Amino acid sequence: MATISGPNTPTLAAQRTIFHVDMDAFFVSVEELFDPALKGKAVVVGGQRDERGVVSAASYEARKFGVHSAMPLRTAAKMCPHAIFVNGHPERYREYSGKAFGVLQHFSPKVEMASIDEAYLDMTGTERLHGPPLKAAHALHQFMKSETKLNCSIGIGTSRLIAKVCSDQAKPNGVLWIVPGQEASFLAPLSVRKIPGVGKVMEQKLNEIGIKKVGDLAKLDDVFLRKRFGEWGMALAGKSRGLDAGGYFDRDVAEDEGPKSVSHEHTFNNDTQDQEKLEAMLARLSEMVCRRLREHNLHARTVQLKLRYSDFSTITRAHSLEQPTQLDTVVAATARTLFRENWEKGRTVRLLGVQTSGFDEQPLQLDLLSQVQEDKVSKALSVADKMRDRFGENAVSLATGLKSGFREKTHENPASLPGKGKKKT
DNA sequence: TCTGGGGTCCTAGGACCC
DNA sequence: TCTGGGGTCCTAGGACCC
Repeated sequence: MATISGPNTPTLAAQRTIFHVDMDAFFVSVEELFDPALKGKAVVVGGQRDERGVVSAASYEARKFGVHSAMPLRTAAKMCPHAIFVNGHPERYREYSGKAFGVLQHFSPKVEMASIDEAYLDMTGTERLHGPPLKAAHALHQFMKSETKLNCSIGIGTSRLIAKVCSDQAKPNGVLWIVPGQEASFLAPLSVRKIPGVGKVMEQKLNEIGIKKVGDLAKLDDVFLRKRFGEWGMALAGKSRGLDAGGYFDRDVAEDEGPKSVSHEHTFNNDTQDQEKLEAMLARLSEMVCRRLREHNLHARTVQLKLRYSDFSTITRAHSLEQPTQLDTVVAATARTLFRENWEKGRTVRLLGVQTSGFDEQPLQLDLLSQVQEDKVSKALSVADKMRDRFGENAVSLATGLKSGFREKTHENPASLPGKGKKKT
């Protein structure tokens, strides 16, 4: 292996080889598999041109016109009027993400999906099996294409951070390896914005003091950086010099710790101040959240309400429970109380959200009877979840004591059913 | 340009305890 | 009694990522 060691090379006992694999224009590419007519066209995934929402992904053709993800759909439509707008299909993306994961597992036992379309692989010590990094990367590239029909880009380095920045530089459909020891000189000419974790705000702050490139950052004094940007700023400077500085980007690959929060939120098609409608939405969001808690067998201690008004001002209000729960009724009641305590009555609401966190072991109850009862309720809800999977959302209606009042209310007033109310008979 | 939905991590202040 | 310091939990907000 051509190893060039400079003075900055960290003397670590074990030099790691990390791959970062990133699927190219993932959502768009998957949509093209289902509709080949989209190939080569300007495609925007995320919703229709006149809808409230933002771009999830844009094809390279659409990007030429300035369209990019997170841009409002209506803006994208103005910039690129001939673009084809398609709704996202999360199930399809999950399916293909799973396929990609399967491919990656052929190359290393340590695979960590960092999001739906990117993964880290610890390739340390796989040389005998897969050959040197570039050879392994090209094999991976080909295997990914033949198994999923999708392109990916691969970055290779001695840390997660380097690998991640590399895969971005390699796009589209490329491979880039930064030889150990060359980390600092690779990063130096790049804009600070290229560092994951440096967004609009941090970039602006750095620019204000004349820092534009990663190399500029490397020259700064640690004490100054710490004062100005905190612990993270210091770590960042370390990285800009090619050092392993701790934090997220240096933890081991595939240390799966499970989710830390589970949430659902909804932006209304039309802002509303109708209390019944708002509380019905809270109940529905709570149900969706609890359903996922049950799927993952999680019990949450903290329930958080998110409330966004028409002027986009947003508040969050949280409450921690005595006992962790996964019951719809408990989460919904907590969310509703928070809502009633904090909503400025009459003010028009744009978005509501329910988040749970503080996952804990199943509550130990002194009272055996109520423990048994709660287990029964949880089980009944799980069965109901499965029935809904098979027969649709409206297939099951549990005894009202177990549920929030949502369904009855919506029966009385079907008009209050929010957006997704497709009734299957 | 009128701004989704699902997350993670960090900061900072106050409560409370030792 | 005029007053320390560390640890942890809770809450609110915000930056950032895909």
